[in-house]
Amino acid sequence: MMVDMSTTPAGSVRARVRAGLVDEIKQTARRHLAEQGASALSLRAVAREVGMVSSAVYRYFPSRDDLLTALIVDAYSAVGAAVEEASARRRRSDVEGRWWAICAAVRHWAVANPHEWALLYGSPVPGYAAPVDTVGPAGLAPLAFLRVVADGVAAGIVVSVPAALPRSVRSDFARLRADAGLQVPDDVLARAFAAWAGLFGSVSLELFGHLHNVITDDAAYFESQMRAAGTHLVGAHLVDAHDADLSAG
Amino acid sequence: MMVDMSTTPAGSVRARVRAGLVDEIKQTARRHLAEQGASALSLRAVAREVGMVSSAVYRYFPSRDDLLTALIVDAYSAVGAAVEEASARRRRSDVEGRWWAICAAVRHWAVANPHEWALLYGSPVPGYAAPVDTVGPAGLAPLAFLRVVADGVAAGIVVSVPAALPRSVRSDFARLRADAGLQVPDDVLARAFAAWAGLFGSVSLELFGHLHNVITDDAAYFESQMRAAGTHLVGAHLVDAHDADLSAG
DNA sequence: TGTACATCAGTGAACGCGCGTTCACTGATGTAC
DNA sequence: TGTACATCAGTGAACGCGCGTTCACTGATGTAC
Repeated sequence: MMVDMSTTPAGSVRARVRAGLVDEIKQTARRHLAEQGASALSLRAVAREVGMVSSAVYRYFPSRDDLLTALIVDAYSAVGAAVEEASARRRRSDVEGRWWAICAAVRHWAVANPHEWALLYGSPVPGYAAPVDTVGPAGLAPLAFLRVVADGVAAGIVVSVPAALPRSVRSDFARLRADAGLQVPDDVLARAFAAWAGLFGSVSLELFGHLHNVITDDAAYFESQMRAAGTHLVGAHLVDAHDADLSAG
Repeated sequence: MMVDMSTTPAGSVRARVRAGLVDEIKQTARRHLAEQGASALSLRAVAREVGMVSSAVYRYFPSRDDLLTALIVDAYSAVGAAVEEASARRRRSDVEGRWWAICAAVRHWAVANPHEWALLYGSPVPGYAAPVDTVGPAGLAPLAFLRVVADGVAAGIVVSVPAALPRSVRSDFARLRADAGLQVPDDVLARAFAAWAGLFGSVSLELFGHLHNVITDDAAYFESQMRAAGTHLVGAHLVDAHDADLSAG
């Protein structure tokens, strides 16, 4: 849509050639992104490498920002797909296993595509306002994760240990539940969000260099952290503490 | 040091005027940063606003990157100071209280200085390599936090519940303990790192817009998340679960 | 206390660069009869 | 099957912009005797 500026009938030769060139431009742009970062992404440089004159790119993308948007949408879709696949490759009831698979998929993608990770989850690109086209794809990965949590709740694996939450947060959670059609109690949602922030934070800390000189074996560190987070997410250990609280109080 | 390019004796009139101008340039640059982001920071624009010709700035900073470095060092120092103050304002033994005070200080600073947060913790600035001058200041905040954890361990408030950790991680932790002079067992360090990643991740998710349309009351959400993280960090509830495991196994 | 000299701050012009975007244009590829 | 016309892809020149950095320079502020 954003990319399809022509009125050429779909499936025609021209349409196919056109789609090919759109892909080639995006691929080149993606490589430039991976080499220099988002704010250094230049239409002229991309055009040069694709082998056309800079103005010709405007036949395919109406502006630099639209090209950026296309890359962002693709990247969100890629993480989303990676997460969905990882989550689907395990038994439905294996919540901790699926959680870890998701973590591994996210980190794997991020390590392989650091600048795209930065594009999605790092500093907002100055002067660029994310258009609506990006919000759908952006939700793919977190939603896939929340579906795992919901499966765990349904199967009785992820346990609810009611915790006090501000009213405003409870109503945010209620809206999310309704919008996404999820059956997940508040306290579990809160733990799920914490887990997600931890995943996101760990990957970003590593990729943005904040673990340098501290952690040498990034992969091992990451796995141990995320496994522990998975245990906490499931929450079985919380029940005992909760019971102890109740019997003590 | 990096900024002091003159051989003027310290304390002289010229030195004071010079220091004043260095400050004015940094302050202006900081405001530009806050309005347009790091990669849009331009020596010429700053010079224009300070009221000098662009080449005159070179009397104070040898290049654009050095100006950026000065801003980064200042920003790290600011977060570090905020964290230290927050942590000092409470009873030494109040580990959860100090943890929450630190979280609040970090978020407060980040919300007040979103572009500086992005500069420190967002995508690395393309083409800019952080010089050694930044690693000291960068460690201030995390170290202040780890000192709180160490206090809690010493006072018996933060409990150790031995957990399996990869050898490489254990030796990374051992080195950190030695370098920073901390008495904190491995499992507690692991929980501390998780808490830190959660804090960092939550603030970044909020500031970079990933909670839009999901969380409306950011402050309340943040507090509830960080309080829960504090409980987990202290780890008292883990003891029961651990004991239960042992008696069951 | 006054003078000669050295240091420093700031100027203004220039270099060379790359950028996004517009525009009128030439050919080539398709479509309709 | 062939021709006339419309659509599209790609060209090349140009506009106006801002950037970092260098350089030779003019004055002003300090310092040493």
